[in-house]
Amino acid sequence: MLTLAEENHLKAILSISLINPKKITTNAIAKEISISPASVSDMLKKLLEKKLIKYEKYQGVLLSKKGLTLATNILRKHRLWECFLVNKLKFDWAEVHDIAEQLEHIRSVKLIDKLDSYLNFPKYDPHGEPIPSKNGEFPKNKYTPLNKLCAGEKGKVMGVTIDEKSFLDYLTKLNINIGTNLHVLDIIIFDNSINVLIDDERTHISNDVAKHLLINKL
Amino acid sequence: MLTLAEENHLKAILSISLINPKKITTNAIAKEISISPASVSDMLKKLLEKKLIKYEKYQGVLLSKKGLTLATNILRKHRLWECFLVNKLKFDWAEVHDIAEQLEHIRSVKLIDKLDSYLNFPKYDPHGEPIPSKNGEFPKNKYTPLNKLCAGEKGKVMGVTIDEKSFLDYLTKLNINIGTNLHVLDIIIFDNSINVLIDDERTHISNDVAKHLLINKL
DNA sequence: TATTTTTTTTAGACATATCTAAATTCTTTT
DNA sequence: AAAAGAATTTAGATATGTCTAAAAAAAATA
Repeated sequence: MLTLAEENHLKAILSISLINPKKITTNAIAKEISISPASVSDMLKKLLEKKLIKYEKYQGVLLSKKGLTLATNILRKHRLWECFLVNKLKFDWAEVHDIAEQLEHIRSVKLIDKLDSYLNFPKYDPHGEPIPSKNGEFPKNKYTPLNKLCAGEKGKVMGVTIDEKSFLDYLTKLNINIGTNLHVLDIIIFDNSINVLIDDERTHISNDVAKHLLINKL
Repeated sequence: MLTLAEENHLKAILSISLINPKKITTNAIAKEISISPASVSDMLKKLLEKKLIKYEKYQGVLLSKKGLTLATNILRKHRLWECFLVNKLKFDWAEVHDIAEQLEHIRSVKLIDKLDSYLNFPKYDPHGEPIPSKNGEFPKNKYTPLNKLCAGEKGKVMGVTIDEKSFLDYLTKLNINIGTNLHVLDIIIFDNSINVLIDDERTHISNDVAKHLLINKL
């Protein structure tokens, strides 16, 4: 069984490698969880002993298969709890992270299974991040959230990652449906909102909306 | 801010004093949280320094006002989470304790406020225990859960502590309503179920049902 | 390539929370 | 009231997880 500190280190390694899938440095982990590199170094020894990482002194670190499984499960729990906080308790998506950071360490397989089912097996968390399945698979990012497209790119709407009436109503109003073709004209850096062309009509879409639209890029 | 160990000690002291409101012994606390009396002794020093308890060496311990507030809040969180687990996630009431024991330590006032509201401000947990209010007051036990009555006692149904359709439907079937007069004939020790007289008719009520019926004893 | 800078690790310290064994204090019994 | 027994505390040890400062290794630069 993992201690809290071990879990936090594993999750940090996973988080970093999701952005940049190279060997992870001690410094990067230290920064991620706000502790000293020396402490990370200590912990890496411990995680190596437990065979949760692949690690050679001075050479950076990778998760082992076992470590990856465990870390992915923590991420899964984090994201499911975020869904609960936002979708059920009506938290603002910006305020849930710290609470989910605590909840992710609750130990009970049954709890997470039931929570998953209670939330209707969501595939994305309130920030649009994919939720790994029980066996550690990330939903295939076959489709790209609209907010990840660049200016000039075109694509077709293939789905949404939220199923609230108000959201879907709004999409209808914007003339967006499954199958709608989009052309990203430009992205406003200030608020990450987007100007798109829908059926030759120029429309402005907020980042909040864009991140929940799954696009099949052309 | 309290550490996990401090929270557990405070909660143990509160739990014991709810059953027997005398000075609490070191041994009793040790037994409650399954650690050695020596460790408890150490912790008591620490809690005294933080003014969370009233304590003199060898003389037992009481919660201070501050300690009582904090301990009550932990109990409140524990019982609210139990409601969530049973009422929303459909856990069996017997399996929620260990999970709630973890959840009770999650730190976020807003989370508990929202959870309380999401659960419709329950007054009793799934075991029929009262849930302290935000400001630490226990719901006045003006009424007694039916499962706490003894053989021979009589009373009137004043309310229920659960509002599920299936439960209420069942009560109707049993001819039980607000205002119904009951007479407890005997209690079956094996499963804590009860034989009662309702309108001169003999009825058998399970413990699960009885604990959710609030009785005004005659 | 030699030197400097940065990164990483080691060494040694400290706080928390636990333990066992021994000493102390309180309680009960005779 | 003294002795025996029980409860409590103290003393000293251990594990975890953190730190800072110093040493070692790797990377960058001159």
